[in-house]
Amino acid sequence: MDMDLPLGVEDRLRAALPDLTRAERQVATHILRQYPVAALGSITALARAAEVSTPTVVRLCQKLGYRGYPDFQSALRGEVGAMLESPLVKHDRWAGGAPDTHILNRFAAAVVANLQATLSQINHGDFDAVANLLADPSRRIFAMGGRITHAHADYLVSLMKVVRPEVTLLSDMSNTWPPALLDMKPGDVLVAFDIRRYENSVLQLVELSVEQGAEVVVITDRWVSPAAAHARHTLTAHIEAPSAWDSTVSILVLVETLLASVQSRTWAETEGRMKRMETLYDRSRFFRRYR
Amino acid sequence: MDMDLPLGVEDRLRAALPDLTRAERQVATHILRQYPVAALGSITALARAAEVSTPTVVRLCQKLGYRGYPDFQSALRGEVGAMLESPLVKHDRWAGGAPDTHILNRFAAAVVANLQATLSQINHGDFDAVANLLADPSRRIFAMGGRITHAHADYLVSLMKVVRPEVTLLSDMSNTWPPALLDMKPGDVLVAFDIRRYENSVLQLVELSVEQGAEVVVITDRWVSPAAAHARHTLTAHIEAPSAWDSTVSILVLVETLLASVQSRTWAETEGRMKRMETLYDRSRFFRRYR
DNA sequence: GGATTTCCGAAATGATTGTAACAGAAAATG
DNA sequence: CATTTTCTGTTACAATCATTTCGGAAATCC
Repeated sequence: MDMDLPLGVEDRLRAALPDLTRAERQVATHILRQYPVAALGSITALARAAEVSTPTVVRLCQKLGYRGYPDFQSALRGEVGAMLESPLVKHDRWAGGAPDTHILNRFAAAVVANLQATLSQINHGDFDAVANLLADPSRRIFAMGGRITHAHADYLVSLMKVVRPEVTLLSDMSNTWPPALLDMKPGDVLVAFDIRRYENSVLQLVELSVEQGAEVVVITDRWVSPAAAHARHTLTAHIEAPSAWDSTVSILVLVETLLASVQSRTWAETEGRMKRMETLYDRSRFFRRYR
Repeated sequence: MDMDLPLGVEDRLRAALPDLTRAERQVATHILRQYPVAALGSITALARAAEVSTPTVVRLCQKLGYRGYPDFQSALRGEVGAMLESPLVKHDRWAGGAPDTHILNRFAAAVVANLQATLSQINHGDFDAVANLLADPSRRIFAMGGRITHAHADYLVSLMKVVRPEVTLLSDMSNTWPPALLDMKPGDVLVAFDIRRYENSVLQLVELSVEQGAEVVVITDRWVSPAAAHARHTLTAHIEAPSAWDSTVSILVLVETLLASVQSRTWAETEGRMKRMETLYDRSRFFRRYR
């Protein structure tokens, strides 16, 4: 006898799914298909919608560990309540109407919207192609960003260095370019970040790199940097935010997902490398612990 | 005879509020107070909770333009359903539903979950206090990060410099600290980023800064950096991700929201500063446009 | 203050709900 | 193929629900 009490309704439904009979599964999938609205009404409505009889629904509820339909439903209602209280969905209700939600919530809502817009628009093939480029050990990787996106290039490089060798951050000061460009061979990859207001330095570097035969990936906003004209691949992100600036969160998501993607592509070689890196960090940390 | 058909349940409740009788208003406010869960159950439950009789509830529903309680409730359920269709829940859905989704979607789902978890746990008072610290022109701001979070400190500093003067990025190389620490006066602010694996350098700098009398803000993950022990304020973020390492997206959201918050607090002084900054950038860009 | 109107809940009532019991159908087992 | 087991819907019934009715309480108006 195993009891799995502390689970949510949705989880229980999913978990129980394989052990259910045909009609019961019919109900369960119907609920999941339009969760949770489907199960917010009366048992008869649910049964009719799922095209089974009401006792089937009752039996399902009991199989899930509830005492009956009302019990099941009140559990569900509790969760729905919690969902709706959750900061992101939280409507600007509460006395006095809209403008009193905390900026954290407003900002987060914008971020989520951006993310959704970005993802719905990204071409998976393009994305995978970029990941493949970055995962190719025979290519060197260079990255640069503009005034605002410099930090993202930095982030990409710091973490990518853990996964593979030959990753270089190009400063946005153009006097550091020549040595790097000197090293750039055909087939090498430049990842350039450029969001509005687009910067000339990025455009110039991209042009120079293309002349060297590099593959250029441009990560930009949805109004598209002019540098993208020279790029092999372009990833665009939505960056609107309720503030004087833009939000670069979706760009960070792209970067992190690229990292995850590259890392999973090269796991065989990466694993050892990461382990070694960890130990080295550990030892250097130990070394520095003088205090 | 005025008919206001095309309104939402919540709006109708609010709109009708003044024209209601005592008992009816009692019901309406009770529903609004815990909207919409309060009205998802049976009429008796609602009536008891609002401490009125069931006929009162019925009369209220009819006054709002519904045919009765069931009609009212089904309208409400429709809206709840629409609410729950909002972005993040959908993400949850396609993330949990189909295991073969692209890594972009899986990653984004994790990101949204992190965000939600982070926000539900952040103390608004704390957050605002930090924003106030950063907005105070009489304090100098310093920021530093660890191996991974260095980029976030960089980002914070780059953008904060636009909003206000006296913002400095501390490298994680400890030989650059002494001059900065020399400048640090009591009341100055250090923003330190530290996520697992926590780094000794951050801890050390925090300790030194506290000795100098600085106010320390630590931004860390939910397992909390040891540096937080010395901090005046701590903001924690969720960073789990479906990859070999963590996702710092929620940290970036915190940073950007802090920026937006500070910026709106100091808009009066900031506006001119930002304008000047823009023109300077424009002119320098123009200057560099030699090609 | 008396009369009128408005408001509210107790009681009554019909409708609906959720569950238990049962029986036929389907599948599995020998 | 017979038999058992499992599954599912029909029926029946108690419980609850939503609504109408109605009488009295409270407020309002001459």
